[in-house]
Amino acid sequence: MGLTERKEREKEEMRQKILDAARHLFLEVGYEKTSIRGIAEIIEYSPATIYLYYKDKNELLFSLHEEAFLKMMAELGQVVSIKDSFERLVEMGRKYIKYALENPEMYDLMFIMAAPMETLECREEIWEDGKKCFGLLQVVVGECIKEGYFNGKDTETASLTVWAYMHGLVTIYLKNRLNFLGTDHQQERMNRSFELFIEMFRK
Amino acid sequence: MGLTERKEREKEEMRQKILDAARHLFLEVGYEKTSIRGIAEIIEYSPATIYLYYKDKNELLFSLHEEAFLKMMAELGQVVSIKDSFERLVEMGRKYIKYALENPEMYDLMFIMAAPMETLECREEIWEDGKKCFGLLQVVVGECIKEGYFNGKDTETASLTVWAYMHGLVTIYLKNRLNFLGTDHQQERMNRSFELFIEMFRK
DNA sequence: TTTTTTATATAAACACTGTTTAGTAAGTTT
DNA sequence: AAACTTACTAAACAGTGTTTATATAAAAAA
Repeated sequence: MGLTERKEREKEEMRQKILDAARHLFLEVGYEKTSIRGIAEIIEYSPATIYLYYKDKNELLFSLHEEAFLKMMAELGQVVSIKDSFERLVEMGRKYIKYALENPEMYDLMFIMAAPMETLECREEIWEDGKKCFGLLQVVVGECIKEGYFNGKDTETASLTVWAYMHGLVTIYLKNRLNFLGTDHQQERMNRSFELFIEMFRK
Repeated sequence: MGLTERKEREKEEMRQKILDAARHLFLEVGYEKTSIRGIAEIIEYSPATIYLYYKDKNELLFSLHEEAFLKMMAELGQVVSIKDSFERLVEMGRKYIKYALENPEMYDLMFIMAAPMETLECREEIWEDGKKCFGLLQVVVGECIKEGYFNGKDTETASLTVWAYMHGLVTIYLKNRLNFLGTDHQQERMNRSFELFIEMFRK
């Protein structure tokens, strides 16, 4: 009869409506200032209604978490066209920095915030997004290793090392911890560091 | 007459009393769950009283920020006895990791949280602690450069590169983003990465 | 078609949060 | 003793995430 289907579709539409409002607010004012009441006002429903579609604020923002990883992977994936494997890795690093600086709130959600990790600690799927993203890095790093880079270390160790550096660099910047060197030319400072990092790892 | 002196001393004692309670709670339950009311209860005063000694929650926690940097510098400073400059840097890295893992809440306050940076944006002194700490790293890195490490790059760039890696490594771990590789042997994974990083930068 | 059941939405409340205001009580000075 | 100053707090304000009881609208069963 298609009735339950329509109901299902309407429910999904509502979930999407809530999510759109959440993303809008989240990108505008950040996690802290994104309130359930604020989301409710945008979609013109009562705050309590949101709890009929999402367990709590964490589950709601975890949906954004998933979106953010898909977007990042799409951007990092663009490097496949580059033939030289090390150059491909370097470009991936540049795209990583670009993504982080252009989507600071999402980056926070993906790699820094405790919120999405807390509530859903037990479930496996939470790590799925990050896993896939790290897998993307591992493929490229693995190819570099085959060509003699990274002193023949295993892929996981080499990938973690590259990621740790990239993550550290962008978070120091995003969390304003580079300000003590003066507020100007911070991105140049980052680029110089990035170049040195590449140099040290190049054969 | 020493009356104003006594008053001054009592005021300072009260500030310390508040700070002790704040640190206690902060280390126990983290920033978010450290409430003014909670602090007030410990010291057995009204919440409003705290505002007679500290402008707001940020200024209160900024005092901890300062403490944390002093403690970290004391621990990192222990490496002076090591003669070989590169080994001194390596040991500094190990001590950095150790500090971060043993004082996760303080590390968060120092390098990740937005709170202390927000309110006091204009004032110079905020950066003073971080500046000194980075200076400690710069001295050791500078000596390595003199001996031919870091491809002859400038001290600031090399120091930033080392810091970025160290910071990235510990935050990935502290923020539970290493969990997707399994919850076991995470510290071994970190150590393997650290060894690789050292290898790549060693002459 | 009428009644019963089920799904959906919300007003109001609960238990918190940081912070401000107005007022009290004790200590100090005149 | 009266005036002033300081230390303190009860109560309120404006928020927050979340739950509960209630009302309404839609669907199913009678």
